[in-house]
Amino acid sequence: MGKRALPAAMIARLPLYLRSLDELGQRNPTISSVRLGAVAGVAATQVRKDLSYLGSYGVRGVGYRVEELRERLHRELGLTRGWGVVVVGIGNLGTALAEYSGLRLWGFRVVGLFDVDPARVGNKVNGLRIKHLDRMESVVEHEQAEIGIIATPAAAAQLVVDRLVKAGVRSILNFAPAVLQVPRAVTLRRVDVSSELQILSHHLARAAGRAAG
Amino acid sequence: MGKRALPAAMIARLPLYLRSLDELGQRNPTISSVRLGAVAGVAATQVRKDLSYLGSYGVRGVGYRVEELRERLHRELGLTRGWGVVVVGIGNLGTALAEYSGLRLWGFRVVGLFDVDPARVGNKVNGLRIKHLDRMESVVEHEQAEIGIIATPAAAAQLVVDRLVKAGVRSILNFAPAVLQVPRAVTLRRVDVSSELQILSHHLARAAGRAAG
DNA sequence: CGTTGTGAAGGTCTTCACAGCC
DNA sequence: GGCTGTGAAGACCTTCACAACG
Repeated sequence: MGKRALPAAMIARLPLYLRSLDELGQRNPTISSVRLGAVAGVAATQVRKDLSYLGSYGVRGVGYRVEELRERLHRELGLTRGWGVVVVGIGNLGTALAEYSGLRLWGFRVVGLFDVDPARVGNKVNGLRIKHLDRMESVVEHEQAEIGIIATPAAAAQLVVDRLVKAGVRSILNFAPAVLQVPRAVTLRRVDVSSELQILSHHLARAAGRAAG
Repeated sequence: MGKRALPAAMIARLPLYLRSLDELGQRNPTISSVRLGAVAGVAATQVRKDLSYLGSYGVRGVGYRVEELRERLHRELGLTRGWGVVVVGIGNLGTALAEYSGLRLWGFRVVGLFDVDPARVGNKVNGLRIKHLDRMESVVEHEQAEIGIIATPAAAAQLVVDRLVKAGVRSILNFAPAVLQVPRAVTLRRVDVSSELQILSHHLARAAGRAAG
């Protein structure tokens, strides 16, 4: 019978809770919503509502059992699966991502690095050789990669996405400053540095305007 | 006579509209909400509502005049001010950000790069010498930097933020996987790669679960 | 007694439907 | 006729208030 869909905003907070548990370490076997919220930067009632969607994992008068909660969050976020990740575009950004220790920490396997620049192809990053983009499809298939990270220039991004999708990748994280199209069955998320800076700029301008009268 | 506050969600879309106008170039002097929405990946009625907050810049039966709209978006986003930006933590990510051409394109001035690693201090990135973090405060003051970008490890992030704020920076973009505290007058935004990947992982796990029954 | 879990209220954001205008 | 601008409706998200319970 249909599980009701989980709110997207709540899913986006689960990684914060998980990270907070890790930061707090093993000192206490339980944690209250107030404390978890303080560390995660989320209101305590929000924490409780979010966790209640995962089922009743708290104990009234006591709090949440840390180990149980950690496990539940891992499961909900699918971190037990060891998803395969490929990175396309190995400039400074792609290199930073390929070397990002968080990937391994959360159980992701980086199984392919791709570029089209002959000066980069063949180099090793984090123990993995950069391959030409032409070999992307065969690696995705062979290594069962499910996640693709786009760190190419904007002009190349849509082409790369189309190829990733065709090769079987079903989740894509886009760092290129471009709006990309994907089929409905594919999840696309965007990290848009340019937009973020412009939003900061807007706030600065507003504050300045307010101060000036 | 207070200006009503603009919806945050709408502000976050303005950079997309601006980018879309640039992508479309000078071919047409006007653009309809349908077309702009298609390029920006936003519903046409959403485009109209968003732009209506900026005042009546459209012409019924015709569309929006591209040049006028571009200028209005620039103004609202404060891109005419040439804000000074400093980057702290010049690893691969910090280097990528320091070299990001989008910064100059939108009128930001990168005025300082800082690190604590002696192996990095003194090196040049994008024509700018990396300085030791100790000199951050004096550069922020001297160059009037208003925006700080954190690309340090998580453990150092709160310390760096505190120093940036004390030095006078009022907008901060945090790439470190940490929840940071700032005074209310400071705008803090977060780019959280680790969370994004975990959200993608969740969607993969859900899809797999659904397929399996 | 302290803390969770949750219906209800309140707020924000998006979509709809259509009036208004060129 | 075609397109913008906008009040109203609807969806989504957060906060509140308090019942439930170990």
